[in-house]
Amino acid sequence: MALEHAILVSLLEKPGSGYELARRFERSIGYFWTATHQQIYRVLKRMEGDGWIDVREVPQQGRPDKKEYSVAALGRTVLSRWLHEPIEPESVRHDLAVKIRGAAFDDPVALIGEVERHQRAHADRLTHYLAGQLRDFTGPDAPTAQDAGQELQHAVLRGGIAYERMMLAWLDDVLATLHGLRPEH
Amino acid sequence: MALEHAILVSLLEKPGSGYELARRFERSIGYFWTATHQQIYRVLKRMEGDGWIDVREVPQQGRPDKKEYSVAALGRTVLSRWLHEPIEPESVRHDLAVKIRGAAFDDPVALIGEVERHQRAHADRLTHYLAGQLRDFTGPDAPTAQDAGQELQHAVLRGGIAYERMMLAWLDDVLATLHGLRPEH
DNA sequence: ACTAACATGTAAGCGGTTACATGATTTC
DNA sequence: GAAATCATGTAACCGCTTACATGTTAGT
Repeated sequence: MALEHAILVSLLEKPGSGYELARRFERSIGYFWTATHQQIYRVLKRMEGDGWIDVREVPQQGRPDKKEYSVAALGRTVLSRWLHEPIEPESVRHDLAVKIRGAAFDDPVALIGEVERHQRAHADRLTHYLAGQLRDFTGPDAPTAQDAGQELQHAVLRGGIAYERMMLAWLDDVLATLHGLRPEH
Repeated sequence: MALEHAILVSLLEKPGSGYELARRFERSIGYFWTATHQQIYRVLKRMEGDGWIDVREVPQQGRPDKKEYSVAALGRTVLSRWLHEPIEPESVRHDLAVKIRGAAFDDPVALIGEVERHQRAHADRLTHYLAGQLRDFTGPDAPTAQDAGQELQHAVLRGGIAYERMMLAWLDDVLATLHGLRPEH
């Protein structure tokens, strides 16, 4: 499990509330890890109880008060230990691949629309990533000298971009295969 | 959830026992979906209770008897319905990406070995996929005329190959980034 | 008036992992 | 004699999803 670790990394990059973390998990951190706000609040409470993170009540005007979390010394230790222990390459789960193989026993042509839908979703994500890259790393407003943190964030983002490009190309391949199928007789 | 559907597809491709399914989930089906034998046995029992699949006790010599499952009419209906309903593009979870971003707050150089380990794992998988492709689809012993099922299986396998190649290239990129980091002073 | 954004939670359920358990046969 | 393969399960746990719940402020 790496949700705690993802939260630790995100809080090290910038302290914030559960709500803010949930928003980050829809954006940058969410490129490679997802979590709902319910899950985040629960884990934050446990992490606080275990002394991994500190809380600070922040009164706000015009908005509900929030709890700002930051990484405690113990949290840094936990993260460091995790970084130094090997993890297994994660197992993949592609619903769409199951569908594609299943299509052989149904109507393959009916799957074309679904594949195109997925392709649009991946194209949207790619556009989103590329905009982020331009804004934060390669654009005119990006910081000229980048520290290790930014270099590594950029490397992860390049991974997301490579993934989406790969998916788009593969889904093209799948569509060509679906179109090329001739009904048996 | 798609484990039931993955099992239906696999049983349509070829009926088999829970044990055999578990083995397939380590090979071909496992390219895009994983499941342990415990999970498979439990789901098979439920699917049988719901009338999605049929069982046949097969006595064997020199081996324990096995239960051979095959897809029932209801199972085909369930699969067909699922194939026709849209699913959301799955959310990604990459532990390694969390580690890479986390490395900025620890020792980035210490991560090099871990990244290389993952790269070897992906290289192994790629080799495995390519061997499977040669054996089943593009080699001299592969069937010349391929039906829809084989065409689609091949398309999924090409996806696995594209994924592993993408990962290898990206991990090269990550390694170059890690090596390029100069300690601040 | 309504919607969106801000902010934090509880409760039920379930899919999946990990550990434990058994027993035969084949191969080294 | 030990290990690997074949074959099927139970039990405990837990991470995560889905649904439900509440309340404020800002903008249209």
